[in-house]
Amino acid sequence: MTSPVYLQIFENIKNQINNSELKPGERILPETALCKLYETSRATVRKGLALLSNEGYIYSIPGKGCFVQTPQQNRYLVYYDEMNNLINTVDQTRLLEVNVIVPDDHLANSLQISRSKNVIVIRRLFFTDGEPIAYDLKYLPYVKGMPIVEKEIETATFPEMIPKNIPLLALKKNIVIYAQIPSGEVKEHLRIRDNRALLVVEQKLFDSDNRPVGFGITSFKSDYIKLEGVSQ
Amino acid sequence: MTSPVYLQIFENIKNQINNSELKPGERILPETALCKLYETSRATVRKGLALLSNEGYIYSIPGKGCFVQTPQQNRYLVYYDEMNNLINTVDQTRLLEVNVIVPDDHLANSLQISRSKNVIVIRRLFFTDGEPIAYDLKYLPYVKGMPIVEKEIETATFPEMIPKNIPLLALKKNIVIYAQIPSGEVKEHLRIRDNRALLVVEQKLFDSDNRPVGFGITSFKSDYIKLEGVSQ
DNA sequence: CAGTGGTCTAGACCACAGC
DNA sequence: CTGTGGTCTAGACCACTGC
Repeated sequence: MTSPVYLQIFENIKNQINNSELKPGERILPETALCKLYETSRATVRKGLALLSNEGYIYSIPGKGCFVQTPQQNRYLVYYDEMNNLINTVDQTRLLEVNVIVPDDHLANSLQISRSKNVIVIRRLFFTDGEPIAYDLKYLPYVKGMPIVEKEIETATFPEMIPKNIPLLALKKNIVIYAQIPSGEVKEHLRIRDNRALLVVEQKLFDSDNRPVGFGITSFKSDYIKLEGVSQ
Repeated sequence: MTSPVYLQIFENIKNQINNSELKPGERILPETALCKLYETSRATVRKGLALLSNEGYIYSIPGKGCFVQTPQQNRYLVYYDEMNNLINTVDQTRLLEVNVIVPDDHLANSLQISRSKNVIVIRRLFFTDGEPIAYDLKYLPYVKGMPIVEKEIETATFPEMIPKNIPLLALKKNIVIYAQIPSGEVKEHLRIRDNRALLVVEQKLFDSDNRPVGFGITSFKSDYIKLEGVSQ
């Protein structure tokens, strides 16, 4: 059971970094030296180094060498789907409103459009087992000829609402996560009588030219959502 | 201004996927065909394909071919540092308690230890401009000879509390994020009089053998924390 | 069996760092 | 100038797939 040479190189150097035999900022052996050390070709050495670089252990500077990266310890990969999370799944949605509005300053700024442009607003409720568990607001810049079919919107997730001429997969998305006490209207819609916290997730969608194409605010009843992340 | 061939291959195929000319599950041209198409060597083609694979656009099955990956649209890279976030920085900490306790069921389960083992509990408050903004609980399995120096613990971030014999960088970390209404004790420590939500971040640390080495619960006053994520 | 991707060799030329 | 990493070639052998 012998692993490929490039993997051995990868594992060896990775372990040296994890054991602090190689410290952040330190230079590692040049490729030619690793070729001699492992008695292999440069392509094989480079494949091992590419792995280390991909996983954030090292970086290279042309003409100078390869150096140990200072570790990124605070980055987590988080899964977020407004319809599904660690402890709950939305099984029903209700459309409260579809409208065309003129944006206020904050919204115009978020969508990077002028205040004279029209914006489509979509308000929905998400349900699980007949209970309202989230209040959802979406804003889309109004594009001429954009089809607004209420039935479609009712169950669509955010990226599906974006006009079809923007390639779906090219979308960049940002999220912002925070906690909040529900305001009057939201409290009523979510049938909250006692004190209850909300987990709010704001979502901003960008096209491939980094222009905002959607802004959403989804407010979850706190006992129906947990987000999970794993370190990178 | 001509880019390397492997980058052209990468961009071309990436665009074909984003424009749905290539659909998820579809097979892409075999490496030898791409060699002819781009009039280049197999190593160069493979470098382009490796990039596509790293970024999650394709996957390969030995003996069969390369296929377009069904897109992962719901994964975000989130930065979380208990002392620093998008809207606030902790400038002071206060140690409330350092103790050795016997874990309850839930804690013993979280740390994957028997209920007869000892656990160190550390309770702290985080401050910004003299105001308490977060209540912090850490649990560490008790290891013989583990130094507990209160002054050190007072300002240490979680990974720094883990005994020195575990290589720092080998730590895997999980986080769970949710919202909550503060309970009596937390409410008092954070000097919360009105209705206020908490954003709670649970953190679990593992060593390189995937054994839990720490469990933490940090409860932030909602107006002092926002977490940000970008799509992958 | 032929076709595919996975690994590897032994060279080559280039641009850039630093002396 | 030498040494470095970045790109690339033209082969090779292997294990696996599907016919």
